[in-house]
Amino acid sequence: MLFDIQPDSPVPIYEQIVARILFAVASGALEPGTRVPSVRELAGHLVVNPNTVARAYQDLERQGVLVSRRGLGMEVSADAPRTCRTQRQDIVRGRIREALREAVSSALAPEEIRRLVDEELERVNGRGGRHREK
Amino acid sequence: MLFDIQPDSPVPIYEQIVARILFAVASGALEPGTRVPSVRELAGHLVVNPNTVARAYQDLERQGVLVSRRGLGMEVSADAPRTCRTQRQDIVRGRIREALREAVSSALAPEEIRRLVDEELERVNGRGGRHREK
Amino acid sequence: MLFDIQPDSPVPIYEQIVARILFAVASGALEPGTRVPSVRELAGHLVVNPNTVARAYQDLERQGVLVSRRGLGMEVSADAPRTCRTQRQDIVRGRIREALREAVSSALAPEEIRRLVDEELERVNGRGGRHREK
Amino acid sequence: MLFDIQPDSPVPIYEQIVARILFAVASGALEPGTRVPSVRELAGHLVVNPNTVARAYQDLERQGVLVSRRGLGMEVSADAPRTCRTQRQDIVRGRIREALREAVSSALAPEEIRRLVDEELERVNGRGGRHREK
DNA sequence: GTGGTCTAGACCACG
DNA sequence: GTGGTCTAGACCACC
Repeated sequence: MLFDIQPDSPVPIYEQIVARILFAVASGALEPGTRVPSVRELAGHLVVNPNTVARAYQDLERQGVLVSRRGLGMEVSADAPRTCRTQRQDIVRGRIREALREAVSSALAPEEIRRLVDEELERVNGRGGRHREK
Repeated sequence: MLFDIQPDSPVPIYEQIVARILFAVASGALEPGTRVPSVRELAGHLVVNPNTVARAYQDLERQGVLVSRRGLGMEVSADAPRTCRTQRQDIVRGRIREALREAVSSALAPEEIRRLVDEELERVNGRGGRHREK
Repeated sequence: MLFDIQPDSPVPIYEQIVARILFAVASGALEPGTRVPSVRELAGHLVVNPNTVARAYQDLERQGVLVSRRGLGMEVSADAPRTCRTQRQDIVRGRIREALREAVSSALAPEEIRRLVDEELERVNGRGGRHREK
Repeated sequence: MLFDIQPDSPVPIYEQIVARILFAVASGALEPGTRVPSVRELAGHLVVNPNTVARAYQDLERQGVLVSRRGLGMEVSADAPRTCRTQRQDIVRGRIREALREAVSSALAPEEIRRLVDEELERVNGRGGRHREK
């Protein structure tokens, strides 16, 4: 459960935290019943203000991903994995869709867009070529 | 030179305007020497605050895409097409890269990412699909 | 749209603000499209920290009651009345249910509970006796 | 003297314990001179932190409901029943008053409030309903 | 120890 | 002018 954030990113720190935990739950790295680091602990680790972490945790609680155990901290809720998996896919798909929509609106040729996508896919995904899945 | 903007999009209105003009130049729809609408005119057409259009024009002027002809408004600069074409590709590639980077950081399986990308590619642009060349 | 809050209540200030606005929308006092006071303005009026008002507004935005018009402030959303009316009833009913559940768990006689409820109903509701609705 | 508490309720666990014991005394289920379970015993039974039970007992001792018999634990005081009966009514009435006050402040129509109250009264305690005396 | 709320004051992006 | 984010530091209730 250790990760770090990019303080200079345009995306707010608390959203970065939300996404990290959401993804961790979706991937199974964080299981239901697991306690997340305390607000102060995580804030110390990330070198951010505790309020920022608290806000992220509150968001996750409102989404039903975390539940607060009074006086004991917060833990991953029972049905968080289901929620998070669908959310994760929605988020990722949404970003991809946005990027492609902009590509189309730029009047780039479809083949050109496809080329850019493929280049970036291979770049980000090592040898993950289309027909050579391990 | 007619387009519209989405006031409820997360991307700032002035950036939407910048991108639209930049793309129009890159695609050849706006040629060097062409005068762009006045700030007031475009603001009226888009139903946005004139300050917003002004800021977009400022940005474009700083980038060298527009040049102001004193007393006459602004027009597309001579070497705008070259600038805009490379910019366009950079912008589009950047957005795609970001989206894919997030996909990877979400711990989605590479095949799953590939699947999402393909779905969205076909969705946004049927003819460009790999498996359905018209 | 003027109201005040009770700083010494056990219920958090930002929740009081949320409830006030939610109730105002439910009752029709605040109609869709109406702009709510700016964060700073309301904070000044209530003599609380702007952050506190901002938090209330964010909650309302997340609930879909308010929508943010960039640079212009926040206004009541189109379908807020529907949302708020059902929410209002849920909230009020929930509180009543809780109170009565506790009454039952106290092993007070049912007639006694009924008596208490009637006393308080008339107290809070003037001459609003059961069979004498004006 | 067996009861259980709801760890996820908004009302603090120690208050739940206090109320339960207070109600038990008021209803005659716990008589003066009766020994209450030890802190550890009750904590074990309720699966809560012993500190929480201790705090509840402290509160009850301060109210004069329990008295500590040194070395023997705590027992119900001689005049606890009288105290508890009036307290019980005050507590219950207070909660009802609060709920109704909120209902009024929500600008719900008086008839509507009356309807909600009646529905919940019958729900929680069928025989006590005004229109359906068994 | 835990989270929850509030204040004060700062900086930023947007219109 | 608007809201959004972040920091710093305080106090509280609960376990």
